[in-house]
Amino acid sequence: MRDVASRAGVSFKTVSRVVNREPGVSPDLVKRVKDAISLLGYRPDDRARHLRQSGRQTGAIGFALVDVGNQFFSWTIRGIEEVARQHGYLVLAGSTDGTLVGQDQLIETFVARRVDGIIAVPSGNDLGVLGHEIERGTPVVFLDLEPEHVAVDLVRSDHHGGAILATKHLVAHGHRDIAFFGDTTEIFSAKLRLAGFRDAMRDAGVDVADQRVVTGQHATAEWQQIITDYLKGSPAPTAIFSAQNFITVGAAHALHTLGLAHKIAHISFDDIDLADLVQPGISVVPQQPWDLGRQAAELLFQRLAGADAPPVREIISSPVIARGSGEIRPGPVRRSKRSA
Amino acid sequence: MRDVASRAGVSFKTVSRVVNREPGVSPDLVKRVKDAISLLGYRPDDRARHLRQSGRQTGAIGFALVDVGNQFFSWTIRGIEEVARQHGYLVLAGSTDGTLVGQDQLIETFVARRVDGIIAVPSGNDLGVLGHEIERGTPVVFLDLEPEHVAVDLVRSDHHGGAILATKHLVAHGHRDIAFFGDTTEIFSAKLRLAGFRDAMRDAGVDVADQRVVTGQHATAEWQQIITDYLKGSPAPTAIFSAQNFITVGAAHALHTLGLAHKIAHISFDDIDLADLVQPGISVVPQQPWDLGRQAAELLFQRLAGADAPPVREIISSPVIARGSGEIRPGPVRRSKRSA
DNA sequence: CGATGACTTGACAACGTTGTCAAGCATTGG
DNA sequence: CCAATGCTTGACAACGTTGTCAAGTCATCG
Repeated sequence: MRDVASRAGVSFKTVSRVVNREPGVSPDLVKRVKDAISLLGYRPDDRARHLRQSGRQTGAIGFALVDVGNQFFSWTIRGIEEVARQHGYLVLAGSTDGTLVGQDQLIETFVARRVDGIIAVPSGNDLGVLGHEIERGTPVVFLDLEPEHVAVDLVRSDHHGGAILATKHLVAHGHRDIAFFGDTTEIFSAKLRLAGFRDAMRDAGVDVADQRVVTGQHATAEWQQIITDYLKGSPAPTAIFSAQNFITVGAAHALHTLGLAHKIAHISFDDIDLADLVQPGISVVPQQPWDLGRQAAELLFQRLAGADAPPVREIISSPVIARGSGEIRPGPVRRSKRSA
Repeated sequence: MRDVASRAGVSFKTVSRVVNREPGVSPDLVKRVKDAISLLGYRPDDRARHLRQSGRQTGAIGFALVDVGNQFFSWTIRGIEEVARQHGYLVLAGSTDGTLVGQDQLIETFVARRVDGIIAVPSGNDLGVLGHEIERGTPVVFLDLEPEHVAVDLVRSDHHGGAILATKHLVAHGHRDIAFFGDTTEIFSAKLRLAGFRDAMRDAGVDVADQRVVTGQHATAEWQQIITDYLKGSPAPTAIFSAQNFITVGAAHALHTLGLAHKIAHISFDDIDLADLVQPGISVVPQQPWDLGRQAAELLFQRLAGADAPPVREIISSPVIARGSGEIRPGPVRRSKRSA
């Protein structure tokens, strides 16, 4: 800025005025300054600008999600981005891998860069650094997950209820021996979905054997292997519930490779491209990631605008989409098997 | 920081020392300062830190991509994020929608926040603001696309060559009347893929009729409608080439809904989950988004570390994965139809 | 013609942090 | 006992920007 000023033969305050399009600068000087700016390729430094205007907003919000590679979250980002752009905001997004350590690092980074607000997919009840920020009054909106005992705006899918719906759907089609494959229970939504599964099974009067619940954090190909091995082991369940989209893809591959796609029922939490074109179509409890993102961002911007209403809590549930795989009935061999 | 200092009864320089873990502060003071920090919930301000240390690195890189909602790009982000995290860097990612306007806005934001380097999926030959930044010496790596006449590190898929492979694959299976569905040619890769299609058709001695090329920017559901309407119109092509993943999903739905999935051949640029489980499996020329991201980030960090080698140019091509849909032969009715 | 006002421009402080340097103090060695 | 040394601490400037205020210029009006 100094260089621009001396080149144009004015004080750097005048350059500042031109950059910010303040009125009251003579056209002559405006031109000289603009020429100097483009000649030198000068770009204002937002950090210094925000620093000077401490207390004002910085035009950035942070989004702490679990994994950008997961389409559910990337659609969510898109929804947030859209709203943020309307407000002229930049979105900083990062993956926590669903762990508190990852989340703390990311939130620290956001805070250090002084984002105006944070949308977070919290990793659990322990909020870590994020908790301190909420206490300090930073606007925060939780997305997809809901820690206990915290009064903060929230938008999420109904994980527990959705898992119950999915499980009941299988039960209604005659299944009692159902295997559950889910993300590691360190991830909050995974825990809720598993709880929903267990609750629905209890309601159906079935004890869920430990070996019918498989959780962990794996890539799609690994899940395919895990589920293939699992189904080869005896006795196989009559139905499976894959509680996350990566897992669903792995499960579908496993079922098809083993030639069991028409024999073992399959239902999924979260939808996938082409799930309706596979034979049989994969029945799912879908989510609306794009909407979740939009709504979370809208809530955050209301807070940023100073809204002082009590915390909002939007829980979005969706009915089962029946496409075939979830309506397969248990085979004649092991009907109504009860596990120990 | 001032508050912390007065609370702990020291100068703010001492607080700075404690925060940065500089040696030579008595244990007694360290404790007092740390207590004050946690009591007041103080977090250092990276903007001021970086401002003071002007010329040093800010620990952030920018990634300008076309659309986060597209799984290809979200996997790319994941690859970049992974490398960035190893270096302790934050990734700022944003969508340009493939337009120069969107790109310019995003790059301006990155520059204003003084990212140390930029990975960009450029929107075309006109680089806009990004061009100025490259001239100013900001490390930039291009991903997925390659503007002409610019000597910058580059990692991309072989769009042109891949489209040729895909087209030749159809031609080799007897097709001469092929319809092409692609993104708007404002997007650079879309232009290259279309060019590849045209070149391969020319090599095959076929004139491509204008109505056999449909381009535009649409969501999956819209593409399904467009392609459905297109295929209902007469005369239908014997094969279709969908040149992007959203379009492929729309095309697959259109073909299945119309009952043409086993009659009209279909090949795709870019792979999709479950493409192998659909009947027939969708033949594709895949990409390696995660690798593209990783490699681009590696290149960028080499530059950030001061590497001074001539620009690297990594073009990754992949062979056709034949899964069934691309190997359907033209029906007996309209064999070897030549279009006007 | 002088006073008033409007408009343009610049000097300076401040934002929150770190680098530089000097001052204060205790310890050691001659 | 004094000088030299080393360690801890603080004062101050600087990073690039904007807000405040004062100074300068010029035209207008009585």
